Amino acid sequence: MRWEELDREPCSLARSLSVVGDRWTLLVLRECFLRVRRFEEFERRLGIARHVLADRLKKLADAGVLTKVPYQERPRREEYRLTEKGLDLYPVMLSLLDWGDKWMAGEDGPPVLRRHKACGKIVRAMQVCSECGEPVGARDMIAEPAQGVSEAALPPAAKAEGK
Amino acid sequence: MRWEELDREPCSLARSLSVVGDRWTLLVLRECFLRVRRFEEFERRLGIARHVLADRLKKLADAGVLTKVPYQERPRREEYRLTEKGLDLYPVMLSLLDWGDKWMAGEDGPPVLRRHKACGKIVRAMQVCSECGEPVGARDMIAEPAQGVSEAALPPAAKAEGK
DNA sequence: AAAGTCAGTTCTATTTTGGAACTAAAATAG
DNA sequence: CTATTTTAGTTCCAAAATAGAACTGACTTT
Repeated sequence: MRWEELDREPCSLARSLSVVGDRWTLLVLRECFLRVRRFEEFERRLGIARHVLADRLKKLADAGVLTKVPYQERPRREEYRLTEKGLDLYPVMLSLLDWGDKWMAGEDGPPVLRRHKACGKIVRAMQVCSECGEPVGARDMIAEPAQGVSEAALPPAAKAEGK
Repeated sequence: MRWEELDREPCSLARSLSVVGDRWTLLVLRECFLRVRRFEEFERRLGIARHVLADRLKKLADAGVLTKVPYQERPRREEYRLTEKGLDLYPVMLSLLDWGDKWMAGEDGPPVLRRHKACGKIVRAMQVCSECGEPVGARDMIAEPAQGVSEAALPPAAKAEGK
């Protein structure tokens, strides 16, 4: 499989990865969630090569995850902001964050914690079923090809369970 | 920033990405969650170059996400299975899946749906606060350096908010 | 007029990936 | 006993992606 074909796979995971699945993109998006918006600031904070940054920002804008918003004319300057599609990636960031907190922290524990504004406590995120509210884990789901999607049309990767 | 230094950043997102943040790893793990365990089957289903697959499996095993379990002697053959650490990546998979369902599906809608065994409905996952159970979104959290972690020790990337 | 700022682009060297062929250790077929 | 097959890799080369540094263009500030 080629990287460029990934967005056409009948698998939502593969399609998501075609946008955020490379080495730098999620780190760029981390900065976006931290309200970083300008080229120079991305570069300074991430230590990313400039042309790689330019490429990633362009791809994220093309994908509709970021928009370029002009913040001054003459010279025209634009900054990058998360769209609704981009903001919707928050659960992805948060689940990676929680996993890192739990499994990659070492002796000192996680370097940064999150406090929930509403309840005031240090928290992690929990995933629950959108319908019944019960916590969901790896073996609580069954995959089902959508209507109109024949089993045969799915690649081996998608046949067995729901991706 | 170099890729190899990523696991030492004081940021749980960066540390998670040092394990799962490359082109192929999450697709390999998708297969693991689909109960694929053997080298040949990973290769066949993913169409990944064999030495890249060998490298990813080794790195995942070194990271403690997969274990090699012998399934026969003479010739000794081993298969790869998710550890607890690996199974804990399910929320990451699920949040990417849900995002892909919502934003990358196109006209036909998502190719595969998930039914919650417990309640029998087609569902997506929702993230809620582990303490108060309220849904949490991008702007509901405040980051806080952990005790003993001085602001100054955090790189710019981690100072502003909790990653 | 000279220097600075911002958002890139261009260049070369190094890494990573894709694709195909090759290897090892045994099992099975004839 | 020899030949073929199976599984799990390794090796090799060409193509693509990345790191690091320098360069460009359109202004602004001193």
